[in-house]
Formats: sequence, C-alpha cells, structure tokens
Amino acid sequence: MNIEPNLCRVEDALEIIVGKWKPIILLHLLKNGTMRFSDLKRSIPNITQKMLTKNLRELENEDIIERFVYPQVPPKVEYSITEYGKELEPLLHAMHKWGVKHALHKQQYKFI
Amino acid sequence: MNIEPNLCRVEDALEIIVGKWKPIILLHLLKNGTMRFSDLKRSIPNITQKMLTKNLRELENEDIIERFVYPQVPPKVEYSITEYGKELEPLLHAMHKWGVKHALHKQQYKFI
DNA sequence: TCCAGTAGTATCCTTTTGTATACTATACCA
DNA sequence: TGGTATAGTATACAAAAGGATACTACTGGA
Repeated sequence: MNIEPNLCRVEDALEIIVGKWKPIILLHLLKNGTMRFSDLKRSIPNITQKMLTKNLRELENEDIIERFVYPQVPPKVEYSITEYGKELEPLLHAMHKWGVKHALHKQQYKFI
Repeated sequence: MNIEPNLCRVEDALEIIVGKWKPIILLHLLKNGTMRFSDLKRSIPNITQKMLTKNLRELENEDIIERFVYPQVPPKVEYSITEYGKELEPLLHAMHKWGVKHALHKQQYKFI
C-alpha cells in the first residue's frame, strides 16, 4: 500500500507527461486517434514548431506514440497513440480531475 | 468521459507534483505524518538545503503542506501534510504504479 | 511566374531548474 | 573556549526548457 519514498517510480511517469505541451498533445491524439503534424499544430494554438517536434520525438522514444511518414511531396506525416500509450489515459483523467478540484480549492482558501 | 484538450487541467495537477524532489518529499510526509526540516534533509540524500526550502515553500503555498515554527533556539520547524494534501495520495500511487509498469515495458521493447 | 502548403531544422535568446559553497544566530555541551 | 546542531539565506554558476524568427525542398494551382 505504502510507497517506500526512496524506491518511488513517480518520476518515471512524470518524465513522460511533464512539460507545457505533452498532456495537450496526448489528449488530442487520444481524442482523434491519428493526426498529421499540421493538424496538431493547428489544434494547439501558441505551440511553436520546434516544441511540437521535440515533444513528439520524446513521446515516440518512449513508445507512447507512433510516427508514420508518407513518402510524398509535400511531406505527410501521421502521428498516433500506441496501444501501450493508451494506458496513460486513466492517469491523465485522474490528473485532470484533481486539477479541476484544485482550481476550485485555490479559489476558496485564498479568500478566507 | 473525454477531456476537451484545450480545457484540460492536467497541468494544474502537474505543477504541484512536478520536479525532481516534490514526489519524494510528499511521500516522506505521507508516510511519517510530521517531519522536521532536518529529518527531511537526512531522509533525502543529495537534496540541497536551497532546493528543500524552495520546494517546501511551493507546497505550502498550494496548501498541500503546513509549516509550524517552534519559537526556540536552535530553531525547530515541523512540516506536515494538510487534510487537503492527503487527497494527492491516490494520484501519487497511480503514477508510481504506472512508473513501475513503464520501467518494465522499456526493458522489453528496447531489446526486440 | 509567383505564392501557399508541408514537416521540419538552425540559430539565438530568455527563463526556469538545479548544484555548490559559504555564511548567519543562538544555545547547549565538553 | 571551542565545537555541534538547527533552519535557513546569499551568491555564483551550469543545464534544461521554452520562445522567436528565419530558413529549407518540392509541388500544385492561380
């Protein structure tokens, strides 16, 4: 039941979902299944191409998403969640739920 | 059921548990209830005083932990999880569980 | 002929995060 | 009288994350 603090693996999970963009990218891919690079870019306002590319590469290296290149010009590249990556969904939901609750809590205790 | 990606609150949860030290600090406090600054320092090898102080302040500002100062010399300061902070425990457990699974998965798919 | 669209890379910059080390005041103990 | 312990702060630095902007190759369409 208890996690022995110095044997904790929370960081391993965090490394994958952490950052300003990874959760949003994952939620978009979970929602839509497969998306092109430009779909993601359009769906996520403010993200720069550099950040989108970087985060996609990192998720790919962890086997969370897959990248498929169509050999054509202009280029077409599709990204999708792997079966394994789908296992992150409950975690993202739990975090989202807690986040909603926390936003509310913050409002309340800040004005007491 | 589905999170609308652009309304997602995952970041709100992440901001609180993210970083090299916060999960370990929280797990120690969840395990022991109350700890002095020096207890935490001793229990977390390699953390610097600056980082410990900084992270404790941030957790305090989010109402996750409480700080109690005994007016004596040499100083004595105790930290403990708030009731509200305890609600993070299931999330930490879920992340830990996923982290364990991921460490295993990594071993497997890297050698195929 | 010129422009838009694709999926990036390259370069430079700022901000955040983390490390290393030295320093503080005061009391107790030998 | 000098050392240890407590809970920090101050300073300087290194590394990582993120942002802004310009650039590429190639094609199809106006």
